[in-house]
Amino acid sequence: MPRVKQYNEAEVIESAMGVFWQNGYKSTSLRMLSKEMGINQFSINASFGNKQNLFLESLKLYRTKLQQLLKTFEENSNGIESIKNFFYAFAEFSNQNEYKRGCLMINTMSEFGLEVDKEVGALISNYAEQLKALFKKNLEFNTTKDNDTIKRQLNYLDLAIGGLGLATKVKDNTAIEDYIEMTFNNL
Amino acid sequence: MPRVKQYNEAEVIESAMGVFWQNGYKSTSLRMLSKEMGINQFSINASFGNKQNLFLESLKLYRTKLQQLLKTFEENSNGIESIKNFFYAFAEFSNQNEYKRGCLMINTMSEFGLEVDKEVGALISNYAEQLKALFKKNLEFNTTKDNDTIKRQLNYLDLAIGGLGLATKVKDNTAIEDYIEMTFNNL
DNA sequence: TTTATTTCTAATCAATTGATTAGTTTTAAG
DNA sequence: CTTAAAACTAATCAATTGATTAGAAATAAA
Repeated sequence: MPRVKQYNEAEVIESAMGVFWQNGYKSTSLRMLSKEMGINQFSINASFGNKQNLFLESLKLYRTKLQQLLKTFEENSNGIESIKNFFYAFAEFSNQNEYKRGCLMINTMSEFGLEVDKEVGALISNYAEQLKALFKKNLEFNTTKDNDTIKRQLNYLDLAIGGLGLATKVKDNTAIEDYIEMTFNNL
Repeated sequence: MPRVKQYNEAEVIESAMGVFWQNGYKSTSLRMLSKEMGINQFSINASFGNKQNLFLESLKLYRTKLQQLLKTFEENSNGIESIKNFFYAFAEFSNQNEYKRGCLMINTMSEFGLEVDKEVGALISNYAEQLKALFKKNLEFNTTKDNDTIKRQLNYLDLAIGGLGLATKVKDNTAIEDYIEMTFNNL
């Protein structure tokens, strides 16, 4: 009996993700979202509840996209060079757009710091842990390093990928390439 | 004949800088500023014009503080180890507060990306160039490297200090120390 | 066709924003 | 003292925010 939805939720979330990616959470208004998603504020509320939850759903979608990079990374885990390949893939993914939007995850970390919403923080932490596990696996590939070395190199890679995410928002491709190359001179 | 100001502009700017540092530009309201600065919105307007200009003045103050780190860096420029010392000093400066506020410059870069206000962008660029010049001086100290190596190492350090600024907002001190140590294993 | 149910449109809500104003108080020169 | 100029207080402005509402439109089951 009911009237049927005239939009696809997966499609409009894709649009919302793009707006948040480009502008951040606070600078994105529901009216901007409404316009870009092609539905009005009532429909946003009906499908996603509120702005915060729409942001969370956008982050989830973003994560599924990053998950594809992680999948490739996992399937091609042959040591340091594989980590480096992931760094390049990550940089390319962050640069896919005509605009310099950086990485939505890193942008969100920077915007909220430690005072991030609980669910958002959990999503980011979960992703970060998954990534670190892959770093660890590849750091240990075909070599024997003591635990302290592994731990230090893990922290190094963890902070380096964060720096790379920030860099894709404000630096040019040459600087980014130099950075990645130099980063892996160490390992 | 006129009534005299009941506040010191240098002091209230110090307060304003702290609020912007902790919350970013957009999340800081004039009412928050008014409260922390101890003067009302009219006085903010009288002394600084508007929010944007108060932010610019706060950034200028922040820069004068960083300038002291640069001075020490410049006076102690004996090669790679001096760069490393600056990294530690920078991390310590960013961590001086009970809160994790990161670096106001890096925070601002992340908040606005390439669409930053012209004057704010010029201030940040100017600082970045000054810092890079010191990096270069120390990279070249007592060694002969080809121009391409210098250029790559400069980009590496430039992005690494950005990553460090981000890290001081969200990572613990151990991770930061590991990061700095590992960064300089390369050079 | 009828009808119950859901979606959609467009307007509006209170709260907050940056900014400004009218009116009062203070101050130092004359 | 008197007084002109500046600073102060407190209120208010229009614009924007996230969120909600009332009523119209659409749809599929009966």
